[in-house]
Amino acid sequence: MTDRWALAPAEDGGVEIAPLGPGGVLAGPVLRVADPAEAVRGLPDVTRWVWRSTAETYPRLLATGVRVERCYDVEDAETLLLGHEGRYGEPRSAAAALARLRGGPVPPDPPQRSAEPGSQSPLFEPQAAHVPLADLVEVYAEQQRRHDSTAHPDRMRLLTAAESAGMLVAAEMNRAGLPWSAEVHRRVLHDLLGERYAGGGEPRRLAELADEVSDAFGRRVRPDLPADVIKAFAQAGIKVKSTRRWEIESIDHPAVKPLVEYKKLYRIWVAHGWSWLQDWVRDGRFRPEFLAGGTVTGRWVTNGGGGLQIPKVIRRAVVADPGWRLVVADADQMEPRVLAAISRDPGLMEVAGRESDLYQSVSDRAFSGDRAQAKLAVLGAVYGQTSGDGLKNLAALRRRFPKAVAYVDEAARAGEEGRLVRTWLGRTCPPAAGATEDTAEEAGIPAAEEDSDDRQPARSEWTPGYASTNARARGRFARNFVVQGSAADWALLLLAALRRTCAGMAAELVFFQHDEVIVHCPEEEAETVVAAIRDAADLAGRLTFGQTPVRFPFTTAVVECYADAK
DNA sequence: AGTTTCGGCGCC
DNA sequence: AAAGGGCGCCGAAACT
Repeated sequence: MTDRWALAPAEDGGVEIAPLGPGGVLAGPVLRVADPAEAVRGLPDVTRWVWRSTAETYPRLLATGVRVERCYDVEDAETLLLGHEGRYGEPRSAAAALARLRGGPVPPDPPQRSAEPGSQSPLFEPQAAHVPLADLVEVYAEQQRRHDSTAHPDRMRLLTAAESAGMLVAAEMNRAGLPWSAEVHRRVLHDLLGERYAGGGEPRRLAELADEVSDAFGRRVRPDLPADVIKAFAQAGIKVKSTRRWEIESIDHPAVKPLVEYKKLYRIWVAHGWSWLQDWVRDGRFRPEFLAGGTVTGRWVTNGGGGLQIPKVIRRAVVADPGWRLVVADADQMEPRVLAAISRDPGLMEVAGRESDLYQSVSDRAFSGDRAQAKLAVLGAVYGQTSGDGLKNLAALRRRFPKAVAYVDEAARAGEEGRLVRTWLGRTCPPAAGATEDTAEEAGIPAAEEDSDDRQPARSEWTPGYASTNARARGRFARNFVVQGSAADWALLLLAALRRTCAGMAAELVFFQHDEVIVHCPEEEAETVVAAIRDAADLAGRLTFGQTPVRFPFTTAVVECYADAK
């Protein structure tokens, strides 16, 4: 009996399981059982289940009330390992990995499933090629060896384990759902937008604002059509090349105020209005379908419902069940703290070793107390700001925190030159040169092309606001990647630790947004959860970055309504 | 008629 | 004041 077992569907609809030994190879006979829940229930001492895909397997376990302690997601690990090996874009399915191992033709990955309101997953899962358990184990064992060939095997093993844990968390969050009051949501919509008119047209407030805009221009103008608005401004003698808010807000014209207000409310109406409520909220829960590691940087995405873009005003509708609370926890200045941890800059580590406001400390040291300037400088360094006050501020930052700035500068240089860039744990941002242009662009990576000022963008530019060369864009991307991605590494460890604590309680993780987590729990568990978050943050910091003075404090709030946090 | 891209803005 | 990273979503516009 070992504590690590593999699980794979059998061709006839049953399930095969088998114990694994050192090196990840089979350590006993392959057993057949009727369904995965039975298998897991029957082996309570197993601490890690190795399977092809968490998204495929785990929801069915959860549906029968079965949770697992840990898992290893072979296809997710394959993606991370391929990335680390500079083979980003190669098919990542277990079937493809097996084919590469055996030297056969490599099948392409099945197409991505599209979002469908209210769909409860596995029904729509694209049919992946069946991989028998013995073959899956072969892939797994080979992956264990591939970990050893990475730059930092321990970190890479931590990364694949952490992301597998993240996938368990995501599946559990998807099952739990975010407590959502449709009644409060409707009240907020009515307060902001007014009555709805029959026929599904604009609500009252939007219609009024559209009238105000039209009156100001002296003719009928549709405020939701940028082309129409640009033309209307032109006729009023004002040249504007877009209708972005920061551009039109500075214009002195009576249409500006109602126009800006219209755009704000229009956004709420179309993205989080009545039809969103209809589509995405069922039985008092919003289920945004979290997908761990959905982006190249490792940040999560949600598949449908705009789950990570809930507008502040709409958060009023997130309400705990009676007698329960929401523990809302927000990491304080996560990105600069991560930069301190990965760059080992002595000054920044010292500042990040305190729990107090990091931007204030930075500004005390380098910006004579101007916190806003300090924050701008730090974010400018992380994002690769190219103009404005950012450059001046960057110089001050560089003087005080040279290693920190050098770290992101080096990442940017590597990106520009098409070299590999990795997060602290080893998630790899592919150089476009390592893949074909098509696959790179599909993956959201700017294609490797020589700089040339007279070159026109081929078609759709990788980022909006084409303003510099592709190499520079790749540099900014890589610069940000090491920080944002390492922060995502850390966040996975945080979630895994927090999940373990919550496992013994009624508390459930219900929301996660980059550096913010919400736990839904009975009131009497709230203080325990608050402490658990603090402990999890400490543990995640130690596990992820090793010995470091950097602290990762959270601001936590115990509330009945999300909008009341912070 | 169906699919892809664009513009704009929500979140971090 | 201005424009640098990552996403998803929507309707309209631009295509096949």
